[in-house]
Amino acid sequence: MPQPPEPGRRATAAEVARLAGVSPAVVSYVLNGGPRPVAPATAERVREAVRQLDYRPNRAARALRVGSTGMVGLILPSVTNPFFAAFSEAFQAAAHGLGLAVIAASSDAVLDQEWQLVESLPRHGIDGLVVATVMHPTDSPAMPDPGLPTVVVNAPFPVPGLHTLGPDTTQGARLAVEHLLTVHGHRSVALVSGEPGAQRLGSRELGWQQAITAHGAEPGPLVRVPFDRSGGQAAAGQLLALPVRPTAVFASSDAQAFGLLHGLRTAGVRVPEDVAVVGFDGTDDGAYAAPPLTSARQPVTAMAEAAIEALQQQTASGHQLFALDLVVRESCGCPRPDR
Amino acid sequence: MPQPPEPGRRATAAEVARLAGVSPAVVSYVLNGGPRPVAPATAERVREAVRQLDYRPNRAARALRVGSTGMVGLILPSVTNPFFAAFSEAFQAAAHGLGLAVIAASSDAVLDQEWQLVESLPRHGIDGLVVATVMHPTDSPAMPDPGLPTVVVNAPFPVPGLHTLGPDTTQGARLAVEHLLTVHGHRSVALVSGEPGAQRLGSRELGWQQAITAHGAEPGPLVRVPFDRSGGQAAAGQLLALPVRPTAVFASSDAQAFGLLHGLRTAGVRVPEDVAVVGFDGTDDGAYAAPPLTSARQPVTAMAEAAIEALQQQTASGHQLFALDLVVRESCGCPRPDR
DNA sequence: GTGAAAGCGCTAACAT
DNA sequence: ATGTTAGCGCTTTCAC
Repeated sequence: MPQPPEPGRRATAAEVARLAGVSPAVVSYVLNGGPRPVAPATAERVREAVRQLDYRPNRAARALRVGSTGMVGLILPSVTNPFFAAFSEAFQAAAHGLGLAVIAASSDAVLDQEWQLVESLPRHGIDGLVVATVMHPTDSPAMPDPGLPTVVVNAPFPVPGLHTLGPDTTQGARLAVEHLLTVHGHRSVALVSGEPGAQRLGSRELGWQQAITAHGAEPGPLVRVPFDRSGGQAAAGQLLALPVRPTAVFASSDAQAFGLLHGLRTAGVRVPEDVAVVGFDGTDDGAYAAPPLTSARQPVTAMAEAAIEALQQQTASGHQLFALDLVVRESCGCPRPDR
Repeated sequence: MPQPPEPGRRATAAEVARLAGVSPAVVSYVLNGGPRPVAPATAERVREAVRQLDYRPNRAARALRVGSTGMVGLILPSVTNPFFAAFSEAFQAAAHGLGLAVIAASSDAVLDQEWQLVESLPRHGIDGLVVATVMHPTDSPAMPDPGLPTVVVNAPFPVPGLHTLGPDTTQGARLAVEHLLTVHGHRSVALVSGEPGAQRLGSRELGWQQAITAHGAEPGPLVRVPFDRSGGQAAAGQLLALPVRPTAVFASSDAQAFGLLHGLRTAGVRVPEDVAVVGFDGTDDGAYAAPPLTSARQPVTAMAEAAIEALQQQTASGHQLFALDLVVRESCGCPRPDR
């Protein structure tokens, strides 16, 4: 087993060079495949010395010299939300494929914490920053390091000066609501929205409204609750307390839908018989819900890949929207597929 | 708004020094609170210059000089598993509280990938590494950087030369199974285990067996499936195909329990009436399962905190076990709590 | 209380 | 094809 001469201390490139009988420059050339050619025999001697000393380049030194660290930052509201968990996995995979490490941090869905992270992560010398913001259109955006490639995901609206990218929430919401209207014949659908403080209609709300009007249906009640499961559970309570209960409801996130399903079930309301529900995110978790959740699915992998790509291209700004498709399961009233 | 003279370029300590009319050394003294005292007036001038130039220290340079980066690595099987998601959150919070950033990576529950990460993460110059291993007792442990503080979580068995820490799985399993036996009077309980290739009994299996024998009950069937939801779903199929179906089953992880619940429900088997189930992890997700999942709960926060602590103390090796408690919900047959 | 200066380990001109 | 060398930006000992 390869061992550094002095245990506990890492070997340096200079030591490798000495052992291989070459200059430090050559060691660098070999390890980085350039910028100058090296004779095959020499290269092999170097590699052997590397093995012998168990040499690992010091990234800090490299970063200092070269100005880039090979690390990207990722700020998510909470990895406890199945959608963000999936995004995190997809992003890591994509980053990893490019040899990038990811520094991850949770904002807890609190804007202040998000700001603080946007401020602090870059101090670690990352090459780029991806943030799934919890910003509402009315909030002022956290300003990232100028000169640091930054992309905001989950942003249905463009932010000036930043590359933004996210699901086409309006289209996704429309898709979900239309399914309820057209294939299941509901005359009205309630909306569980995720923007407690909002004044105007958010983009999911817009899609909901578009579908409703396009099909000559009635808008159902609209409740605004947090984006997580407990929010959905609260929504169930509110909806059930209404004088006339909705027959169908669209939830703005799968997490909300799970809470909603739970609240409904606890109250003895049957889904989809008494009320149909459709979610938004299309997470795999939905397959295990009771009943399995029909949901508008975000193209997680494509979005994650687009995010790192945008980082690399240094594309100062831009706005990319991703279309959703509907994953049809049973909570909408569709029959269980045969097997 | 503070702005560096040349946009796009970060100010350096030297520039701050010049603007403040001091030497770079003093800038360092002020920013790091030492090691030498600085006159209050001077310190204020420096801080003002920092503000004016929007100066942020270059971590890479600092790391190179000081030998530590303020970053720790975290390797988890998959953040898609609710337990690991919770652990990730707790760990981030703990690390953040100490001013540490965390580089996170997923091993996908594949040992080879775990090894690869154990190999690659340290190249980014982390100060410590925490890995939730997917290792079985028979596997040879991935050898982390010698000299890099490393703690293995989720390891019920000690690994020589490493600090390990994890749930007392035997106790937890015993707790869960005993509940089924004593409060619900089952005469036998099946076990859904998470070690497909295992030859001998794992530690959860040991706890299961202990509870069974301690109470003069019969061991039920034992099925070995992956630790995730699809594994649990597969287990449902296997259990249901048995000539005599179990009346109670203990699943080794909440994720498995969710899959199990789903499989059972799909097959028209009622929980807890036809079969009772108890999980292991005690995640919050369990509260939203149908029915709400009774589960042995790991003290996630305590474990996460212990993990960074162990990292810092450079405690070369040791082994810490954490006791679980039972979070009683409905899947075991207990009544829904009044509200 | 403050300044000068020597590196930390690496890379990439530039020389040979 | 290989060697010499000058820094990258920061911290800290040592002098003043």
